[in-house]
Amino acid sequence: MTLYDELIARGLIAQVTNEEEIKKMINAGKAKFYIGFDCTADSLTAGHFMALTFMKRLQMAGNTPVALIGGGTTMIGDPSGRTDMRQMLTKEDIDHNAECFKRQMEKFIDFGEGKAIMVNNADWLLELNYIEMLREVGPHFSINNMLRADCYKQRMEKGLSFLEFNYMIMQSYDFYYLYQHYGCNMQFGGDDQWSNMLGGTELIRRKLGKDAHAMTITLLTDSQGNKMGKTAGNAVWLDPKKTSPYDFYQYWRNVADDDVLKCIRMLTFLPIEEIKTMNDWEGSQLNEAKEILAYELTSLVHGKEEAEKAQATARALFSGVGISEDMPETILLTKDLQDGRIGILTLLVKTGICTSNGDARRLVQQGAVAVDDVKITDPKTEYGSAELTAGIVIKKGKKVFHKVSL
RNA sequence: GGGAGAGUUCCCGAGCGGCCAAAGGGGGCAGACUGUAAAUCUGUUGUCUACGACUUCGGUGGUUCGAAUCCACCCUCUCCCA
Repeated sequence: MTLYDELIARGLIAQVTNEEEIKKMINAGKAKFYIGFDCTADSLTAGHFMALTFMKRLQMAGNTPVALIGGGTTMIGDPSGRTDMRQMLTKEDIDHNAECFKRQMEKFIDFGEGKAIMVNNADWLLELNYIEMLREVGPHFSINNMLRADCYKQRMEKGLSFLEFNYMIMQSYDFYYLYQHYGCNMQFGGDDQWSNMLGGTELIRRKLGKDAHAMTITLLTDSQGNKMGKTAGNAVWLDPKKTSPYDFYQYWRNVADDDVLKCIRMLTFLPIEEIKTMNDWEGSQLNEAKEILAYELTSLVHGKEEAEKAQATARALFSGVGISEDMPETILLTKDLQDGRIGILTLLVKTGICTSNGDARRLVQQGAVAVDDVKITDPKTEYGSAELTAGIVIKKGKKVFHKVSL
């Protein structure tokens, strides 16, 4: 099976500019392509992860990835797929985020000699001269066309600032720049980037009379149509400090039935043939597929060891054993106690399980809290230093476990 | 620059002097059911030293016994005209 066919089989390809040309190049391992990552936070997310795996798939087939860090474009903020303007980040924040991105990517993509390149568009975008820039690329953009672009259309009602309007031009300029300086003739990206990417191929054609190609990756959405990789509006981060390997594992362990196979296909490196055998899995067997998905992804992002730990912990906790080495833990200090005792509510807040005292009280009253497998219903329940020194396990609902010791 | 409108709790969106910690929906959390799934049903969803108290309705000041609701100014956004 060729690389292109595999990408199709995995459902990764959404739109392409010139299928024949792209197919030929990537199958032959001749493509030099770029994917841009805007550094709006200090860690990559599960959303970026798919783009990274995509990069890796192509790299493994001999193609050369150019990872573009958007130190410059982040100064503008991409309006695509947003209903309001992004908060403006300071230059310092962006630089810091770019550093973090860089470190995370290096763990995943091989940037060895000639294998892949990493660039930051701050290096060329930041020093552009406004008038020069306008004269150089301005004539090649039609406002009429830009306004028709999907990503702006959605914003025509809510309002779109001139700042954001320029994003497409900056991204197009990136492609143009990379084409000239790095011989990069393909751009890949999320499907929401389609119009921005076309801006680039168009610019290259008009300025240089050359053909460049673009291909978008299917957005990973759940069966309800929501973007995946988010819990309650919060991203699932790749940084273990922001999303622990255990939580990362649990996120994938808990995906909906309808989404498991899609995730396995699109995100893991398991051979297609193996995935095909899972196609008719149902019920409890499908539940196993979730375990496979969670294990594979955690292993890719955090390493085999962490993945095994997360899996062992999850199995132990959910099979009712209740105690495990690798669950989140809080160590109390003697000064956290009052007269050598501490109330359950304070404990819930201190461990971060609950956001406030009221929240804790409510959960206790609703019977959602158990300590060492004994349900607690009295908000006034207290624990003394003897019990705490031995260590207790607090359980909220069915899925949240937390160890507390003194 | 002129005119018209809008800013409400995580989000959308009611409320237009006291009965408002603020309807309804979404989302979240929990309970039942399950397969650590989905769907469904139920409860809950500002904070606290919790049958009470305190802080919230873009900002600041004012009117009033009493303001999310009225007035003034300011900020932000949308629409129409230029």
